[in-house]
Amino acid sequence: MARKRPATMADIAHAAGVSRTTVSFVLNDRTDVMIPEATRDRVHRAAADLGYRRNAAAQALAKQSSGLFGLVTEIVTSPFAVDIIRGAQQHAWEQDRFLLIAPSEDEQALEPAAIEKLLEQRVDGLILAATWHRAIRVPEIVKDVPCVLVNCYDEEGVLPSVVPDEVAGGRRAARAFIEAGHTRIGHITLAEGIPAQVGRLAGFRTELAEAGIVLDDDLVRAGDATAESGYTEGRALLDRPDRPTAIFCGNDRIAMGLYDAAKELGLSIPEDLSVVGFDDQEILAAYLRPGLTTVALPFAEMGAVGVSMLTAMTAGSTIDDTHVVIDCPLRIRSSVGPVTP
Amino acid sequence: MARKRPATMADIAHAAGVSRTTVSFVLNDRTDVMIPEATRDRVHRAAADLGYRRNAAAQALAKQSSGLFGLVTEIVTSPFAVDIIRGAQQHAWEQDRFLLIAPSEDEQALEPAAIEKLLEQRVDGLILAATWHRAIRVPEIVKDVPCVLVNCYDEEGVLPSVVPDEVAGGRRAARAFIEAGHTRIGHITLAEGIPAQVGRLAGFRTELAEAGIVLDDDLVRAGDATAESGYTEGRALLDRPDRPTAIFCGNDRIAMGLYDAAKELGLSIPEDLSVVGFDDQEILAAYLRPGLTTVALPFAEMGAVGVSMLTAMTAGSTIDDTHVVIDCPLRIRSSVGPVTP
DNA sequence: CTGTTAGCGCATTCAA
DNA sequence: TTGAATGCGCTAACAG
Repeated sequence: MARKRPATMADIAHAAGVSRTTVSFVLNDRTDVMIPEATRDRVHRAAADLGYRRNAAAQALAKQSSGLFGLVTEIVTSPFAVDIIRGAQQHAWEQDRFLLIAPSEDEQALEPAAIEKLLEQRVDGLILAATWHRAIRVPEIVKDVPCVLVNCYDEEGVLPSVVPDEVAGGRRAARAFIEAGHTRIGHITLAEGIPAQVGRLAGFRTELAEAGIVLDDDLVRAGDATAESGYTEGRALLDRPDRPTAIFCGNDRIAMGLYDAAKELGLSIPEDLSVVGFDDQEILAAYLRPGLTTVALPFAEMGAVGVSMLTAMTAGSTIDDTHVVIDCPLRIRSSVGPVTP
Repeated sequence: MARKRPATMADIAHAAGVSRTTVSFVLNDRTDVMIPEATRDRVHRAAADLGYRRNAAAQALAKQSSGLFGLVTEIVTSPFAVDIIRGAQQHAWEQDRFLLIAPSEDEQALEPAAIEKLLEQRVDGLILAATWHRAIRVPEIVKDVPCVLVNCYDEEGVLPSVVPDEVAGGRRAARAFIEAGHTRIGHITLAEGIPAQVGRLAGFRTELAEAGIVLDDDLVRAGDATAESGYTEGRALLDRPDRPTAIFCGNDRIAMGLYDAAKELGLSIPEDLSVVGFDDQEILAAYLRPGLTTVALPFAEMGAVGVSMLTAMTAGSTIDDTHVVIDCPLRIRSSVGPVTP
């Protein structure tokens, strides 16, 4: 039978014949105060007997700290958000913290209203996470609490952030082609001007250049992050008499479209065409035939790192690296092969 | 500049020249007390001026209710968990509630320790969610709080639950084949004895029988929920001289393996072979070529319904349907075609 | 209609 | 070492 009124520390104190202070001390394992083993035992036993359970609300109120972190992200609209959540959640859990998730839908403002709700819950810190790398406008109210940006950044660069290393990722893609001996290389872009596109292409181009390969501008086609554009621009590239032997796609969905284009032309991957994608999108990249070699966007890791940074900040320790850049490893599968004459 | 000490209701009372009670009443929009418009305005204005923000911890303590729901699920290990989370989260948010997520890894016991932490947070209710439909052993402690089971059930049937209608799902799959004129039909199972397998096959078989078609036991092969088994058992089925013209797969991954088997034999889908899967697994089903017609497992909806039930329970209203069964709709894509002689 | 008062459960300062 | 007292911010009886 469940007790009508949950046991409190006062109840324990009464049962164990000590004061509430003592109970608080032993239950919180405070080492700065010496309490006889016997007393501790009595308290613990009484707590167990009464089925005592700490009241987080009371503790939060007294301590002025909830032990909660808030995470605002595009949970409903983006398949990538779940990975951020997973990483952050797991890390938070390991440090005995709960994560409060607030949905964001507005790409610009990240929902001040949602943040306000989080603040009402007195979260100890806030993570603002985007699902595509970009600059965001941070609402004024976040000034009231420690805050870190994940997969995004504020234009002023005042808030700590963790973002993927797009440039290094682009380099990795290039390296895969270089090592396979490709020189005639194409690229289908993601979108104009966004950090992901700019960074990836810059890294890609630089790495190629350092290997003595110049990326022919004619072989750079403007996609729009969809599979359709991958197909269309892929056809444009592959229909050329001097078609490239390798194509770097702005993301995995573009690569998927490119696969279709190649298949339609009777070109097989990787014999006739090598492909590298970006994102390592769950399921997609691994399940394409052949498996897509792609640069991973480590969302879970970014989420986890965000929590780490927040923990450090709330603990008062000063962060050394306030702008963390996360490595994007190459996931090697089967879509890159040696160039065949 | 952020105030050092956040404003409290007492501050507002002081500033507006009223009592704390009055402030509490107007800020909570209590309609059962009549307060002059003028007073309300003064209070609201003072609150705005002071940048007042409700303290959820204090409110929870005083009201003995946190406004939080707990969700324990296999967030780290299962790709399906995110859909439950998404559905539950979205629904909870709409009712001004936060969801506290606790990870579960133990398939049997659902982590009493995790539940204990949730209970310390004084969640108003608990959702225990599984990612594959099964019976679970519910820890004793959940007796202390309203609780609903999602995609699982307790053997005693005492706790409210929401589960998918596997049988009706199986019927839907059969119907798709029947309507396309198939009579020689195979099945690759998911696993022995689990509710999903039992229900799906029972529904499938029944629907066929009602159409005058008997499911040949020789064409029912034991898979194990993996793509590999889909390939292996698919080969076993398709290598027969009297191979089936349609195969119902226990899940989408099996269907994926079956696609490979068919491709290898030069059989094209749906011309030479019709396929129906189960799960409508994100990305996978839609991205297979051709798109996989499959029975959807509506995780998000189950999560949302779970929250609804919990809300009703915590509100004191008695639930009419304590064991909700969710419909599994057929997602029609391109893997089922008419039987070709 | 509004103010007074008394908790809610816990942490913590200060005495003893 | 332990206990008494106080405050955290808010809600809800109960008066006025």
